[in-house]
Amino acid sequence: MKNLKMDNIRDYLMTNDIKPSYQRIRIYEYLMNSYDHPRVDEIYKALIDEIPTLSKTTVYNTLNLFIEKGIIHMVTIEGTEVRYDVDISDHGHFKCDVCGKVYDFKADIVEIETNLGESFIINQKDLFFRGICPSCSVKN
Amino acid sequence: MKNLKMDNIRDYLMTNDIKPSYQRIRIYEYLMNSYDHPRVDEIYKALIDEIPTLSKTTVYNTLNLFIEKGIIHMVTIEGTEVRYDVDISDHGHFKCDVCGKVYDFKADIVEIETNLGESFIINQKDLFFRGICPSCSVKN
DNA sequence: AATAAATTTGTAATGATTACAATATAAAAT
DNA sequence: ATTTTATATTGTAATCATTACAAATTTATT
Ligand SMILES: [Mn+2]
Ligand SMILES: [Mn+2]
Ligand SMILES: [Zn+2]
Ligand SMILES: [Zn+2]
Repeated sequence: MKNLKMDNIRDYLMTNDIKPSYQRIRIYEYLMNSYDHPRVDEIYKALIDEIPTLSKTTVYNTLNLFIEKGIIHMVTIEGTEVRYDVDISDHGHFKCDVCGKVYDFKADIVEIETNLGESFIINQKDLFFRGICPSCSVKN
Repeated sequence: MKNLKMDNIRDYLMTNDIKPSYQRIRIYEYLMNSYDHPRVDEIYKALIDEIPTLSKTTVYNTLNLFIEKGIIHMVTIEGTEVRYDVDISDHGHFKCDVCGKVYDFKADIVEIETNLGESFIINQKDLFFRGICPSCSVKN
């Protein structure tokens, strides 16, 4: 998505106060190239072949570190399903109830008006839709 | 909230194709009187004193049944935290990062415009905000 | 009252996440 | 270059939430 190359990921992590270890670079790289908001297990399974020593704990540690430093977001649409998103720009998520795929969409989330007073300090806004995606509704 | 009494809960469950057992009535009643979007454990702990034989499995079964029949919603704000909401009208949720309390707020969720084409069938729209609530920001 | 159906319960199994100590790697100091 | 220190990774065990399942109980039907 951001079209960063290996060296640029290294710089990007460093500017965000993250030491660019090999594992961290590869995990960020994977997130960058995956449009489907992967779960921990998918990330682990995708990398274990090329990084045979990789531990699932490292994946968890790294993702939590990335979140803490603000370079990725956690995406929770339903139940206990936790996904990760390297795109931290303002956008919404749609999950198809049939195929389970998660789509990004544009929305003016900032513009949404509420009856929360000004005394509420809002740090994050998330918008989740669910339903049936085009390719699944065609099959039906 | 809806100010339903015991007998009315019984009717309400029946009109939604749910046999009104004692446990189901009490669980729905608890949800109705709790404004804080309780977790499974809170519901169980609140009722176990008055219903000593209550099983946590029954709480799970009942909540899943209620969701299936559409009389409650699951609220997932972050990570693995699953909460339940008896208010199925259109509204958003705000979670305070300090005290953890979940607030309801009004928002025109239906009106939110997106770039999802018309070929997406949208069944549910959820809006989650996070930040610091008034009473916690005062203390700071 | 007897039988069948539905609900509840308790326990075990599963799965995701975290805790923690040991090992390995990288950085700093001598 | 070697030693020391700090940081990161790994593997295993512990924890916690949820589900699966079969037995027991309750409710409905005959
Ligand atoms: Mn996204
Ligand atoms: Mn609510
Ligand atoms: Zn689909
Ligand atoms: Zn608060």
